[in-house]
Amino acid sequence: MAQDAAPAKRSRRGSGAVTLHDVAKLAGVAPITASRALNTPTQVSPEVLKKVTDAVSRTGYVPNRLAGGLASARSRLVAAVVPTIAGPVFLETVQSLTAALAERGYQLMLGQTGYDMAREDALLEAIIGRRPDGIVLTGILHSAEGRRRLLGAGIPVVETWDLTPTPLDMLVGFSHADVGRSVAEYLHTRGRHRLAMVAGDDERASRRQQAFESTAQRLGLAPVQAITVPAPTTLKSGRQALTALLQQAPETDAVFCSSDLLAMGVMTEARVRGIAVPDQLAVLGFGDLDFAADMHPALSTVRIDGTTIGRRAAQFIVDRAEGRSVVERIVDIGFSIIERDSA
Amino acid sequence: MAQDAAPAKRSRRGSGAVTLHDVAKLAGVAPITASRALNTPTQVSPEVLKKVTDAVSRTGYVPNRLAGGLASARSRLVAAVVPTIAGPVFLETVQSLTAALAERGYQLMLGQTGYDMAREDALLEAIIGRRPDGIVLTGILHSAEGRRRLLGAGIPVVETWDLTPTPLDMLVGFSHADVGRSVAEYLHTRGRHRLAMVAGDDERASRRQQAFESTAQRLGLAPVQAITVPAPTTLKSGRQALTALLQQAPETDAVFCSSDLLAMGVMTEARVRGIAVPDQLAVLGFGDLDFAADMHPALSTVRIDGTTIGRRAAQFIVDRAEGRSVVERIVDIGFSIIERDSA
DNA sequence: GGTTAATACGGTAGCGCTGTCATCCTCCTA
DNA sequence: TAGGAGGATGACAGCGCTACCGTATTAACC
Repeated sequence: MAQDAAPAKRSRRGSGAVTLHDVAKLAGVAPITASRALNTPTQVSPEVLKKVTDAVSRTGYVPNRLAGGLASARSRLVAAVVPTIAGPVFLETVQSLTAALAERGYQLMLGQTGYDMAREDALLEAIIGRRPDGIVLTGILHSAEGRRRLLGAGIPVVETWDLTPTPLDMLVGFSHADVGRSVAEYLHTRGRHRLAMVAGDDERASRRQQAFESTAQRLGLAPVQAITVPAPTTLKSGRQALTALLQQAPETDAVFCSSDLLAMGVMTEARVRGIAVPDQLAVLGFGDLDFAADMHPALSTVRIDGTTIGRRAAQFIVDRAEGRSVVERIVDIGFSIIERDSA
Repeated sequence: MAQDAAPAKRSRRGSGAVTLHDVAKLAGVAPITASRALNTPTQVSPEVLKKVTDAVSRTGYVPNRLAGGLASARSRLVAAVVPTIAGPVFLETVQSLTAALAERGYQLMLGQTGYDMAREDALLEAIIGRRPDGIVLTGILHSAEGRRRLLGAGIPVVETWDLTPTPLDMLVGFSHADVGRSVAEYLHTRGRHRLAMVAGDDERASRRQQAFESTAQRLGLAPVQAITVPAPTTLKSGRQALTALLQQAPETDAVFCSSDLLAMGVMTEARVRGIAVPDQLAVLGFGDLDFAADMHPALSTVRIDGTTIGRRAAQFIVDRAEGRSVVERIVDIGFSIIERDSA
């Protein structure tokens, strides 16, 4: 048996898709050279570059980033974890995060914890298994075990929408306590004395609430009336909250709501009941959602720049992934009280 | 030099993370057996299964899905493409899609085209490069080139939020023309004769509009007054639209809006102008967003079950990825007109 | 002319996992 | 007891890419 026929390799799997080898063969260079032409074009001669790019467009080659990620330990995937995407709060952040990452060649994976601690660990496992180059947390990571795993996996983490002196790793946020304080002062300077707060039952909202209450006390105002509603907040719970509030403290002359949607609910209920906003009741929202400016009366609210949060978070992660060390790991983007007609 | 020291392999890279080999070694089995214990536990003996799971929990092993995906040509990644996540329309769909996929071990990648055709191709390239097991399109894929690439890559595609007789691959949606027709009939049976439509300038909304107009004509009503506003639609553009509409056709007695937000804007403007809803003007929205039921007056609207869309899309893709062939590739989930107080 | 350095390109060996096939055991049947 | 069926396990060879190192060629300098 001397023939020793051609091995006819390429036996097993192989999606049949064009690979870098095909491109290299067509261009008449080694695969590694084709790789360089695509990833670090400055390292190859202009002629080679042209031959390779021609071959790419002739074949319709799309690099397999799974393989690239495996080989280089850089997946160019970034995970974002939100409680739920249905509440509009983090939308702006996710939106700008996605866009900023896409610009730099990274792709976003979305994970929702659904306010359910049990799911958190499963979600983290799913995320870590994909070896993302970074994780952006919006909302709190409850489980200590989860935090340990994240850090253990050595994945850069950016916490957002909050400010703590001891972040897991990096942080882009603002102080909820400052918000509560500033709003109380704002209402006080506008002559309001009987404040109330309607807040969703999440940790951050309660931090705003605490500062709001203690500031009101410090300013010598009546004790703050507090109504707690389940998260995620809705227009409906805003209406119900005002109803409850009026029973509990009919004299209230200002309400700080933990979301614009809640504020809209309060304003709706006030209108139905013939309560004039802002004359009888000042209403202040939180979030400055798209619709706030155009309500009637226009909603005064606390503006958080979610776009900046997303952009800075992307920056942090890309910097880390590309080996630039991040020195200032905490960014306070602040907030502003937008004065319109409702308060 | 006879020593010939131990090769001291394990030289190059290696993230240092625990691998399947480490787990297998600890469990005293071959790597492939450990792989089976984790992926197809029924194929191994109970003793081996226990040894492996013990080793996993002792080491904190998290499988590298990039490697798994490369080897098996199944990434367990699904891409969703939306125009923008900031508009609340597709949120419910994305939300349920993410959840349904997570349950089955798949992860969602999010891509936004941003109503920008140029970005579409770059986005598709980024997506295809990750070799997802499926792509869910919400919103239209404009570029023919893009469609060709998708199909060429052999990736299952689910189009959603629309119904065409010639889908790219699979489809979960409803008929926009039917919506337009039904709404016109609905308003007609309620005694409205001078209809108007306020629509965002996207393709689907205009399909609703065309059917709305032709049905009104068929029913012998006055010609439909149309106001077009830029997408994404906002409360503000709803207010502006009503203003324009009243100039153009003050007699109008019903407005069909292409989104609930738009409807809210119309109702806000109507209230400011002292126009009674629904007595003088009926207002109908589209989407049945969370707040619609609790507005005052409660918004009558067209309800689309975005959750079902997401769930069915996930089902389609997982079925395909796991080798079950999908026979009925088109699902019409319909819609319903929710009658409340505004129309 | 010889040494050095920079530049362009290629060979090799994995990254961590799984498909495929081979092997080794039972256990059963004729 | 031979033969076959079936279950459990393992060896091997990649999936498609890139890190690392080596080689060849040219430019630059004393």
